[in-house]
Amino acid sequence: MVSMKDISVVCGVSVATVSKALNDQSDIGQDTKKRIRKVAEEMGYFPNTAAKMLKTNRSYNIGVLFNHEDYSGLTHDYYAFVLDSLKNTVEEKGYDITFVNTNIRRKGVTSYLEHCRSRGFDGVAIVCTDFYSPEILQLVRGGIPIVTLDHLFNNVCAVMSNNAQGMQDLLTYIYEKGHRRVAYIHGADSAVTQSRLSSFYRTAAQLGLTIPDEYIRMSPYRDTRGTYVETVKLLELREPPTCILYPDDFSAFGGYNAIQERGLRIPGDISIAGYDGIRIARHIEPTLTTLRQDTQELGKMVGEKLLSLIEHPKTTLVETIVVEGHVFEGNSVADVKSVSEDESPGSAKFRV
Amino acid sequence: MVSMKDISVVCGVSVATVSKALNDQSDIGQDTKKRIRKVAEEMGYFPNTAAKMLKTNRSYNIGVLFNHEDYSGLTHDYYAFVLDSLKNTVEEKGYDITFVNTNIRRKGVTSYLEHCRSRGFDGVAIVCTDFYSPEILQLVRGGIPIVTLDHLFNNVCAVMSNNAQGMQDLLTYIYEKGHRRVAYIHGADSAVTQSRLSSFYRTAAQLGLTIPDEYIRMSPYRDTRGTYVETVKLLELREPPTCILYPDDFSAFGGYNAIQERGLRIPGDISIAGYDGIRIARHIEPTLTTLRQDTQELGKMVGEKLLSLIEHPKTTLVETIVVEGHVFEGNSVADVKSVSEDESPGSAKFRV
DNA sequence: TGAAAGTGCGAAAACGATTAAGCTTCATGC
DNA sequence: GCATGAAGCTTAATCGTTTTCGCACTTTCA
Repeated sequence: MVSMKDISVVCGVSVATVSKALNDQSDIGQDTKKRIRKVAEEMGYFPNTAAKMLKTNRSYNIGVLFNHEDYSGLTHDYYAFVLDSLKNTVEEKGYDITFVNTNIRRKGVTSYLEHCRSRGFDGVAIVCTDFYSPEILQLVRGGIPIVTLDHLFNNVCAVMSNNAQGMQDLLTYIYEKGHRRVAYIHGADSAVTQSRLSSFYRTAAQLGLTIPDEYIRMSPYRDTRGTYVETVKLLELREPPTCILYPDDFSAFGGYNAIQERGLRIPGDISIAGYDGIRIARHIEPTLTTLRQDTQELGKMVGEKLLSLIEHPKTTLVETIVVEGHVFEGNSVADVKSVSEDESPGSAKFRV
Repeated sequence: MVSMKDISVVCGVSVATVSKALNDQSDIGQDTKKRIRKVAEEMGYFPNTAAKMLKTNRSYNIGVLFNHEDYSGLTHDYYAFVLDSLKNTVEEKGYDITFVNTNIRRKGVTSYLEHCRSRGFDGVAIVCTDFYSPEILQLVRGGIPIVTLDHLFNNVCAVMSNNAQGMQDLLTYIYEKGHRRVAYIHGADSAVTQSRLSSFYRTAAQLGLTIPDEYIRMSPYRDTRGTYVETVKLLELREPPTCILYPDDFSAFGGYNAIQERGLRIPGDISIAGYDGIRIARHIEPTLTTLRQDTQELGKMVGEKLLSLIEHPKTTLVETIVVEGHVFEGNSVADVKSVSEDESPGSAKFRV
């Protein structure tokens, strides 16, 4: 590896001068700079990140915390797309991305926070984890610039997908398609679930929909078995819904299976909608109507906020950035507007 | 940040002693070691990675090259699972993972190789990229320990999913189910495609199958539109196949759509099979019969080989590790064994 | 003309660790 | 009594940068 020292002897100047020339400091003459740069180029010089880090306390490296319990994490379309966008955003600005080690086996390092400090991350994006673990709290309070995704800590920047608005838009869309009996199989309890569910109730009330208790059911996220079972229960009700909302797109396929298995058609006999906007769901007929979260924007916002926090700590607002999703109109929600309101929409064709 | 120096003054010893005590060197007394360790613990000491790197030329950090053109990369089930497994494998051994920056904007750094050297990666896993780019070649020849996935370079360790065997197993399985007219829509040209396709031909010959030219078609990977079109063409043949193989699971859904749209049933009227074993395909009825690649093992092998290359460069064999997949038996391939051979299987129920 | 200001560069300390070599001290063997 | 060796610790150099301060020289301007 060629170092600044090597360049300095070739150019007949000091290493200090080389450093300044390469960093475009103002107290070096133009011609000297040119010469040094040229030689550096020719000799194939590139900076030693470790030395630079040691001296400047800047790593141009940001940590990403990505836990993957329950088949989530990297292999989840939502997080994968967010990470991809985040990666592109920060790389454009000269930063690299390192995973925060979640299987720590490095001597002397015993927590996320220590790992991050040890690696000298300039900032950390907490994308996907158990936000209630004490270790996360320690990390968040550790003094490193932090941005969280879809979770709110006091005094910490967060980027949130607008779940309340999203659910409102989705339900409103379905309502406008003429549906009046809408069931919602929601995911396991979490902040995200809370906001979607309460928005569902609120929006339903605003629209004048009455939602029987048995229309609200629970099934874990990304669990097709659970949604299958719950869908069957919904279909067997005396007054089944005309449209079912699922925890997410993936789990919606559990409902899809239950419905098809009974010889019912989507959306002819019953409508369904997901949440997320995963890619595959746009490629299977009937394409799934869903609330597509703007993963591109989410990742970009996490990255930009984090870099801003790193580069302008004083002037960067600690705030929550809300990113809107939008209804993706697939073929899974029938238009039943033509049916008169007292005759329950969709029910005519409905057979269990 | 508390440094070794801080510990040394508290303990009344030199920094050298602290370093050796913490690194468990043999020339430090047991009681001194104990005392130093205790103080280090109490003071919340953790090592400064940059300083350590600078001195030792070891980063305990491995680079992962992950290009994501064409919606591939991170957001592809196959690569995401491999990466996940790789991550777990190396983290267990105390290594971290950093993405090789593919949108380089760091001053002085102009190529993958320079980026890797600048960051001091102990090794690099090339998982997903355009293997024919000159920059990759430069990286591969750059002297850093390298392991590639699904691509062979001379004198470079590689981990390969056994595409030839996989295709043979899959086609044999289909044959044993009684199918004699099997079409294959293969992916765009690549090493992987080559080996699958030639294995398809070879296996067909061994089984005594005659494959008409019009049964072999091309459609890009992960492109449902292309497979849709090709599937339609196959269905419209005078003698349509009884089973269609697709480039991959994702694109198989294009065929799925074409088939369902024509009112045909899978597998009642026609059978299909994918390749990869993506998760969602196991959750949609009819579940897709496919060759499931062992992403867990692939990632693990890449990690283990790379670490071995790093830690025992002299004694580690430069080799190609082949990882077997296995047929995942879904519901998309019909058993047509009962049908006599001269009466073309499946054709009885076939209507276009 | 001489002081002040500006320009261009170098010396040296520092960042936090590792490690070869050297120095004491003490027990051992002959 | 003395070389020998081991044990335990220190000294000091080093990794490749950055950055403060200072020095020498030139220009400007009263």
